[in-house]
Amino acid sequence: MGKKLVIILGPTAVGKTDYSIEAAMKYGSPVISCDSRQVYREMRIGTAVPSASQLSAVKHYFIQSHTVEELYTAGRYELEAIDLIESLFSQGHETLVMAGGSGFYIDAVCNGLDDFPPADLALRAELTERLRVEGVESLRLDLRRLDPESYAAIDIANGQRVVRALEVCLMTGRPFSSFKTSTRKKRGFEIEKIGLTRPRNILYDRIDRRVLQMIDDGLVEEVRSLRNFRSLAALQTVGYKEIFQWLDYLDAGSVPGNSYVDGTVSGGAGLTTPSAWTDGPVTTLERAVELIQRNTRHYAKRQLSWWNRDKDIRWMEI
RNA sequence: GGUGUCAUAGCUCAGUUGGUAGAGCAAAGGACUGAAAAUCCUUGUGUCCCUGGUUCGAUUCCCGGUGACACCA
Repeated sequence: MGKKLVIILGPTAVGKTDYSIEAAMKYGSPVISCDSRQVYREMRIGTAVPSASQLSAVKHYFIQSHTVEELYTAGRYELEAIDLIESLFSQGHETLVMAGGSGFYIDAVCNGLDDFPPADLALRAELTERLRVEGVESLRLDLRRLDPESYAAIDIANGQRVVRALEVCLMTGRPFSSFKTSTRKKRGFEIEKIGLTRPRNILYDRIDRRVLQMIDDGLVEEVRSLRNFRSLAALQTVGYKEIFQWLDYLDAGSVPGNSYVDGTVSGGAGLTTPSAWTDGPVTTLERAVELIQRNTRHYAKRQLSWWNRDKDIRWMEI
């Protein structure tokens, strides 16, 4: 019969892991994870990776499979996931289970990304630095000149978007918009999407409790061990950003006359983390926990907002 | 027990020289084509503690009550 990919999605902390393992066992499938942060092997506690016993119950792919030291992206995931899916189907699987919360990655698998060039990190760093010192205005003017169509279409207040569009224009000599054909790739298998939900207050309660559990499980130590990587994209993550700030505060506290507490120190080098600096100094672990809980709620909301427009998802309350 | 200060949005507070109110945070909604757990945009939320008085009109002024805090006993 036809090959089918069953995708289990839903907001963070809704309970995808348990559900997907059950489904995988039912179909005799492994779980193909679709999570932009659980792919990093150095990040275990803060990304709520499945437990050792869960991982041994069913074979998982894309869990702690890559390192934070290399940039992992949706484009790369599309290639690797499609490769894996095709190879598993050719080995005789009829139904495969994919599970995760990264909407952009799921769409990359279902529809495919257009043929945009991958990031040029040196150029991106240069543009990001320009964004930091000159502000969006300056980059916007460049974009208007090189690609009026994108200038009109993209969210012009979003520095990250403007940098990316400009990056593509500059590295290829072609407008960013010329790559966007919005063609849906035809996949050789059927796709079924199941969205897991819970009432908002219950979801938020689960988030709050899970964050406390992460602290008990040693999140602070995990984050401390990753301080050298803090400017990498992988570490721009809820649960890590906030604890970095707290650790910074503790360090600064031991230095008399430090500039951290009056907010004059800028974020980690390289990538931008503006929102992290609008909440004031993180002076206690308790405050860090509050911020992680809040930022995780915000994240869950963004996930739901992403999936709202996808009419193919069959939603079920668990 | 006495004196004083305060009581306004879910929270912290601003304000109305008397014409029923606004910031931040929380919250809600949205965008998204190789950073996506990222990044960005939008939006409200009210017995202005309760009784009575003065007034055309009181959340605002006055009397009394209740509660919180501070100081004095």
